[in-house]
Amino acid sequence: MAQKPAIPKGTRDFSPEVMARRDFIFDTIKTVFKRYGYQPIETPAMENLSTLLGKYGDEGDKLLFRILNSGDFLSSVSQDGGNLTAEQLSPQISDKGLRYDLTVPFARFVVQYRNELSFPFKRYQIQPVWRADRPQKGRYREFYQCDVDVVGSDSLLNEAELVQMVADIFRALNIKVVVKINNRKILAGIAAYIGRADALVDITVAIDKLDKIGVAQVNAELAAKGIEAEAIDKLQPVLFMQGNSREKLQTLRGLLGDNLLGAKGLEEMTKLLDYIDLLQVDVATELDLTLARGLNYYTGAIFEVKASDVPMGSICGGGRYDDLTSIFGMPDVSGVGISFGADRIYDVMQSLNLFPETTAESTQVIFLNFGEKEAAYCLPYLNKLRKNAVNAEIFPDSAKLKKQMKYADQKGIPLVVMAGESEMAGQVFTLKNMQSGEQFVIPADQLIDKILTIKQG
RNA sequence: GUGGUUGUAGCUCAGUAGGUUAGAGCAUCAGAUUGUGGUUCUGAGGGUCGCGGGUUCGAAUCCCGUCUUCCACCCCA
Repeated sequence: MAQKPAIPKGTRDFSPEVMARRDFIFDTIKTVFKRYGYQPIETPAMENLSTLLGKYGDEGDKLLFRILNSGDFLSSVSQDGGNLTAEQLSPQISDKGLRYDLTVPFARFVVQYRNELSFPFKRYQIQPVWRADRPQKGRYREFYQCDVDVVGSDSLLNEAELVQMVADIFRALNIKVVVKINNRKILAGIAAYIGRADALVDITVAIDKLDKIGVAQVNAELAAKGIEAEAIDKLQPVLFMQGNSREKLQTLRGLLGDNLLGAKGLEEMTKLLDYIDLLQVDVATELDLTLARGLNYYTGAIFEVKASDVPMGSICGGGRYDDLTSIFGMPDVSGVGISFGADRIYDVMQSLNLFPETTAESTQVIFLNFGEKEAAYCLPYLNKLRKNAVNAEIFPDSAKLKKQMKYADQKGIPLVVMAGESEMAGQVFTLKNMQSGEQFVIPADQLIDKILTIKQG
């Protein structure tokens, strides 16, 4: 064979069967988003690199797909200095990149259209994002995020509402989940408490791995990052903290009470839990002090959702960001949002067999094609069916009946209508039920009604 | 980016002491059944064994490189 056609690493094609299931997920998510008053927007697949760079940390910058400038992109490269490194060359030949998430483009959008939006602005956005990561299970280079964000409101009611939407969506999808919640201010308070407020990132990254590598290794990593033994000792009560969310908060009050930021974080967390109780949100929530989340821009609450019954990275994550729009010149606008990973949700549902049978909504009736005249006899009825909201088609070629029947069978079409010479002569149709195999002769003028009756029954 | 793993027909996979023409199941197509699918039977098409180089009289099989797959790390949806 010649060379096989292929698609880039970490990308996928979606067949009609897969799309039916994907749409089921998207439709469920959209329905809930709308129910809470969020409106859709879309932004371009590519953004200026100046919009994207520096928003996700060094690691994120590395994972950005960059788009080569058009035309003779080498002509503007400065030749002095001889050989350039990739880092030096890249900004000279590329000024656009594929979006890495939907939150940063959204912040850009808000700043750009600030005068046309009324705040608080609640939007949702369902589009693919790209990361030049190395693919593995549940990790793709192109995948869909379903973001909901509200900007222009500090209220913790928004956080509570996000958790409520998480609960609604995963209940509708029949996935058991745990919502892990933490607060960056609490983490900052902990860092200050052990006397290393400056090392917040190193500390959070290390304790993020607690349940994966254990206390000993976490402590080793902290030491490797230059955290003093005394500070690590002080951290141990935090790492070993037991109890439910409320009890943990109580313990933390004793430890962090003096720290202004930490106390604020505890207060926010308490209020959020209160709201969640008042709204009677029906989902397992858990204050998880080891939850850090990498994206640099979070400043308050942070969320992560994991499926209870499947080992898989988080299927949903987000948090509050106070300064994201200020990077684009619009300070003092706080936002909070959460992102559903449609592809991972798909993988979870697939491995748990959670997709309903009926998701493949396709053709309901097909007319077989016996020839030119016979097809002409069928066409008016085909049209009437469609006018009556019945998904219907006619086989376009007068192929062998065996082939046409097989087509109907494989496409899962439940009703087949046949009209050959004898049916035409008698002004009737033969209607076949593909599930039972039964078939009846029906007067032509009753065909539509009969099919509509079957469809309802 | 680091370490490991994988690649044979459209799909799932057999096939090593290197040795004639590389196999099976499923799928496809044709026929049995020229107005009837899902079961059955018969037959057919389809592979430069991921790609490139090397060792050898001879390579799907051994060596090197490269791409791809999957996994772990990093990070993350």
